[in-house]
Formats: sequence, structure tokens, C-alpha cells
Amino acid sequence: MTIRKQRAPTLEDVAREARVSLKTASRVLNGSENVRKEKVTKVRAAMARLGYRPNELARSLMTRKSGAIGIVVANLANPFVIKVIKEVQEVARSNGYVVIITSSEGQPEVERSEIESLVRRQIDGLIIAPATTGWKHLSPILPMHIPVVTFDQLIRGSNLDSVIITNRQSAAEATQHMLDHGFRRVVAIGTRPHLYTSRERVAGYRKSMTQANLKPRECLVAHESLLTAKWLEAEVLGEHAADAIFSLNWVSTQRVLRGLRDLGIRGGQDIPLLSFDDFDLGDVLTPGLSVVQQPSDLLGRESARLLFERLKGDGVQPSRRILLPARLVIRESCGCRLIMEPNATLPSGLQRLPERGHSRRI
Amino acid sequence: MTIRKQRAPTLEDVAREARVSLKTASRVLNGSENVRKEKVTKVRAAMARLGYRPNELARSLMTRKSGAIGIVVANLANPFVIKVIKEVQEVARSNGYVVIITSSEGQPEVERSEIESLVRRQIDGLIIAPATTGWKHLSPILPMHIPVVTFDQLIRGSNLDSVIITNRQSAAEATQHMLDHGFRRVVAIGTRPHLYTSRERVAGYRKSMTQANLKPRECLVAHESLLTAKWLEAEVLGEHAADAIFSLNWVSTQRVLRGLRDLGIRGGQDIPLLSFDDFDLGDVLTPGLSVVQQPSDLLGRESARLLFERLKGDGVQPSRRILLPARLVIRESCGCRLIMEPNATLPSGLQRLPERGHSRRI
DNA sequence: CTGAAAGCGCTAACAC
DNA sequence: GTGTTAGCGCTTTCAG
Repeated sequence: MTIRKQRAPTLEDVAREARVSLKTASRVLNGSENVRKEKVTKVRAAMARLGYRPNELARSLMTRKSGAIGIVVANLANPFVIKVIKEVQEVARSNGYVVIITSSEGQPEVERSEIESLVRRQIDGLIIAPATTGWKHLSPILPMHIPVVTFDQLIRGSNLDSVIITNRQSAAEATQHMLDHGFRRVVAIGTRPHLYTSRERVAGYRKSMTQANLKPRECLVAHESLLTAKWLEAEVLGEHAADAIFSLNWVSTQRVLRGLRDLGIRGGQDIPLLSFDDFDLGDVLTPGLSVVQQPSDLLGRESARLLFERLKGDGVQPSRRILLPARLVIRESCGCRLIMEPNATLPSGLQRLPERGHSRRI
Repeated sequence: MTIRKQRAPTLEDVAREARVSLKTASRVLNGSENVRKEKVTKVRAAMARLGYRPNELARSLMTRKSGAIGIVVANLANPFVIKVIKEVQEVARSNGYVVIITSSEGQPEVERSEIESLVRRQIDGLIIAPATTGWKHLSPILPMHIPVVTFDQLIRGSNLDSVIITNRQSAAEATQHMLDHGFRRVVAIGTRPHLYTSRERVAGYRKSMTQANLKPRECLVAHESLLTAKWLEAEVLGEHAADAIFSLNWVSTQRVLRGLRDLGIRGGQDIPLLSFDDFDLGDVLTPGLSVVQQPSDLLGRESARLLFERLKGDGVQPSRRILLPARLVIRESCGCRLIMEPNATLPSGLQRLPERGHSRRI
């Protein structure tokens, strides 16, 4: 009756409608025990009649909990990132939280301002795939008591909770695998050399190369846009002609494959190729793409778990770091052909994955 | 000095620190003209000294604008969806908005509750890729004065702003293209027959088949999980052996390709294949995947544009519907081989895209 | 130009 | 069990 015109009904409207006090209505809304059943029913009815929707913003202002967490990533196009987000989202939802996603485009500047914006919106927690390895541009948010979890990249000198994968070891394994094929001039191709992941993967690559008494040769571009056919021709296929390629991340693999194609070279066939990061169609490519597969789902879940554990538990737990194993998924682009006997062992004792039934042709 | 312990500084703290009134501080914060320069400086300094961050929630409560929009999609794994989100995000950011992303997993139930949650958080606008064609479960949010834009799917009986693509026409074109190759038993494979997009695409397919005096034969599964190798063998390759496949969406293409592979059949090579929706590596597959490519970037931008036009403009504009053209991208999996003369015309007069330089081998 | 007072929609303390 | 009184941190009247 006495509803303020043109405005969504408030709890006060509900209380009036149900002829109870504001606080009683509030108690019903929050499922408090201390209300007579009779009144609960009345309030519920009033809510339904009015089409009442609680204003979470008002509630947040009082409780100092927004029920939102933020996630900042570098590149929304990367399926790996998406899978992580998807998992985080799921965990968040099951905890009654929403997630605000922002993208830094790999630029620290943008990252900073996005985080700032999230903090102003009073997010309760933050998950970041840092755009750089630096700590300076992030420290301004530390003084606040908001929990932060980083994944993918590690931030130097911080002691934030973090979830990372076995970059170095997996890169070493992958390189070793190609070496076991007999390739000698395996070239590592990647982007953004300053990133933690790049550095680690390169280190793993170098280790395997050096151990085999081979000269490591990594070709990293500052930005993916530089990874063109022309560049490939000059840097990778030119004088020091590579006899195999180890691509260090998703975007570089995509670029390499395109570049090679433009040169009339079939990646993985004319020249062996192993990729750090898998693709949606990686298993149906011809030949199947051999990859180091990141445990993206697990990564997302663990990141979210760390965050929510801090959000629930009030104690001052020590910071935790989780290291997740990446998995070498051997298909064919690395030079493997499925012609071996059922019990034959693979180069470095890997297990064959039964992923390409038809590949038993040569 | 007199900062409340352990709490983020408020505007009141700033005012006290700067020895001005709360309102003056507020004016400075909002860049109001009517403040003496001298005071502006003092307030700014106080803000910096205190490390003040405005609380957007409190502001929102008063202004009734949360500065957030929501977006609800069916499947975060779909690259098409991701591209749309990415664009929306960008537009939102340039308007000073954040976007809250939620996923309905294709279930109307979930969709409803996610929207409810967003509305409670006072989002200013909503972009939806509806999980169904129905209107009932969405109408509860209409009474509110929050602008809604739908994309991808169309909702029957609503007059919401919407952005869709030429599903029917493009499907007809694609089918016709395969028919022009001489295939007679083109089978359409898809998922979730009740969806608007599925129905439209099937309609386009049927049109081309019927016009050619051929019997349409569409095989749709209720859920993608049913699209297995076994199912393919029984339904598509069995008695009425298909001589070409038209896959109606991203997920079905992925499933079809995997299923065929498991049967020892190379999709696009042993059996021609055309896909509605492109893939990250669609152009480097062997053979290259011929696809109907959705203008996902444009779709995202237009959806966001419609929404923000409503958010800014206060007038009661009539609802708008934008129809965007999908593009037939011919590579090779449809049966095309790049052996024709430079000036030869393609089957239905399409333009060859110069995407696969090396394919000039048969 | 500036400031005091009121209040956005809700919850946290206390009383009753 | 219930209602009253204060606010949360900010913006909006509306006087000066």
C-alpha cells in the first residue's frame, strides 16, 4: 500500500506490510532462529507479495563483506586461463561469492589500476596471475587486510599464497624427450623473457641441452606480435637451422604454427614441435600435438581453495605455496610415431596416452 | 592522527586531516568545481597521506548506481563466448564499469538464480546469452528498471534488445557449398535441438537440402555428452552413410572430430566436414577446417554498446535488434582443395581466403 | 563557495 | 523473542 513510488521495495516496506519491526524482518531475512514461526510466515508472505529483493550492497556496507572476489589475468583468450577462471568461478559460487574478472593485457600499469578498482569495490579476496615478476606495483594493496593468491607467475620477494606448476622440470623433461629422438638443434621459442614462467622454462630447457653437451639456443621475442614467419625464417630456420622446436607457451605455439604454415612448412611433421600448453583441438591435429599440459582445473581449484580458506579462517596462517605437476602428453608432433610394439618403451620412459586410436597407421 | 585503529581511512578521516568539512572533501573527491584551489590541494594531500581509497559500495548505495554490469553465459569453455566477453569487458572498462561474469551451464534453473544474485548486487545492466528460448524464468527481472541485452539466442515473446547472427542463412550457405561439391548425403550434427540457434541452423540446412531435392537428415543429441564415437557410427555412418558432415556448433564439432578419430576416420579428409564455429587452431589443422565464423568481437561490442546506450540515455527508446552476418570461411575440410587456377571460381562463388600458403600441394 | 543535517538499505548492539 | 537506537561511508538537500 504505502510503497514508495517507483522504487524497489525495501526491508522497511516488508516490515510495514507484515506489521512487524524492521529488525524482525531482518532476522527472518537472515534466517535467525529467534523469531516466532507465525511472524516468519507473515514476513515471508510480505516479501513474496512485494517481490522483495535484498540489497546486497547495503548489507555489505554494514557487514564489511562484499561477497565478491576479484580475479586479474593477463589474457582472456588463453584457454588455460579460462579453465582456471572457470574453476575459480565454480568454487566461488558454491561459497556464495561472485567473481569480478578483469584483464591486465599483460601490462603492469593496467594491472595496478584494475586491482585498485577492485579494492575500491571492496572485494573480499583477490586472485592474480601477475603480469610481471615485480612486487612494487602491487605492494600498495598489501597494507589492506585482503587475502591475495597468485597463480602461474611467482612474485619475487612477496610471501603471498601462490599456486604454480613445475615449469622448470617439465620443460627439462620435454626437451629431454626431443633429445631422445636424436634431435640436436632443438630451439626454444617463446615470448616475454622477463616473466617468471619464461625464465623457468628456459632454465629447464637449458639444463637438458647442456647435460647433453649441446648448445642451448633460445629465441624469445619481447612481444608475441614479433613472432612472424619472417622472424622464424631468419632466427630459427636460417643459418643455425633448428631440427626441432620447443615452443614455450600457448601464444607462441599458435604463432609458430601459423608462421611455419605461411612458409610452407608443416609444424610437427616437416619439423618436430613440442608445445608448452595444450589446445582445444590439440589431439585431433594431424599430427597430434605433443604438449606439456598444465593442470589448469586443479590450478583453479587450488587457488580458490587457498583464498577461501583465508576468507573463512580468521587465524594468521603462514603463507603457502603449492606446486602442481604439469604433464607431458606425447602425441606425434614431437616426432613420435605410433608404430612401436605394445610393450615398447618410449624415449624417456614415458607412458603412452591412448588418445589417438587411428594413428596406428605408420 | 585520530585514525580509527585498524580500519581503512574514510572520507571523514580525510576531512579531519585536511581540516575541512566532510562535504568539501566529498566535493574534491568528485572533482566538483566549487571548491577553492587551496582546499583542493589540502584535501588531496590528506588523501595521499592517509592512503585513502573511496568505498564504492557506500557511494553506490547513495547514487543507486553500482558501476557493475553482469553477464551470464552458458559455457565458459567456448572460445566464441570468451571473445564476446572480452569485448564486453573492454567496453565496460572504458566506461568505468566492472563486469561480473557468471555461467549458467546451460541450465535455466542456474541461469535464473545467477541473475537473481546479480540483481541483488544491484548491477546496472545485464547481458545474457540465454540458456533457453523461454521467457518465463526471466520475466521476474523485467519489472525492474534494469536494461537487459541478449545475444546469441533469441527469447521468444520478449522485446529485449538483442544481437544475433544470420544463423539460418549462413547454415543454408554452408550446406549449399557442400552440395556444390557434389555431396548428396550431407548430415547435420548438433546438440540441444530446442535452442534458437539450433533450430535456425537446422532450418537453413533443411532449406538447402530440400531445394536440391535431397532428403535432409539431421542428427541432434539432447546433450553433447551423447555425441560419442558409438553414436556416430550408428547414426551417421551406419545405414544411411553420410558422405559429408555439417556440424552445427563448436562443441559438436569437437565431439565429432574426436569421435571420428576414435573410429580411425580423419574428419575433413576421409569424410568432408564443415563446422559452424571456428577454433583457435582451425586454420592450421590438416586439412584446414572450413567453418562458419561468427563475428564474435563485433557481437560483444554491439551488445555492450546497446547496453551502455541505455545506461547513459534515460529516454525510453524502443527495443532494438541487431543482426550480424556470419562469414563462411572456406579452408579445406569441406572438400575444397587448392588446386584450381588463380582465377577459378569456387563452388558457390565464394572468395578464397589466402590463409594456407602451403596448401598448394594437391 | 561551504557546511550541517538527513538518509541510502541494511545490520549490530543493546535494551525490553 | 522482539523492538529501539545507532551507525556502515558516502552523497544529497538546503541553508548559510
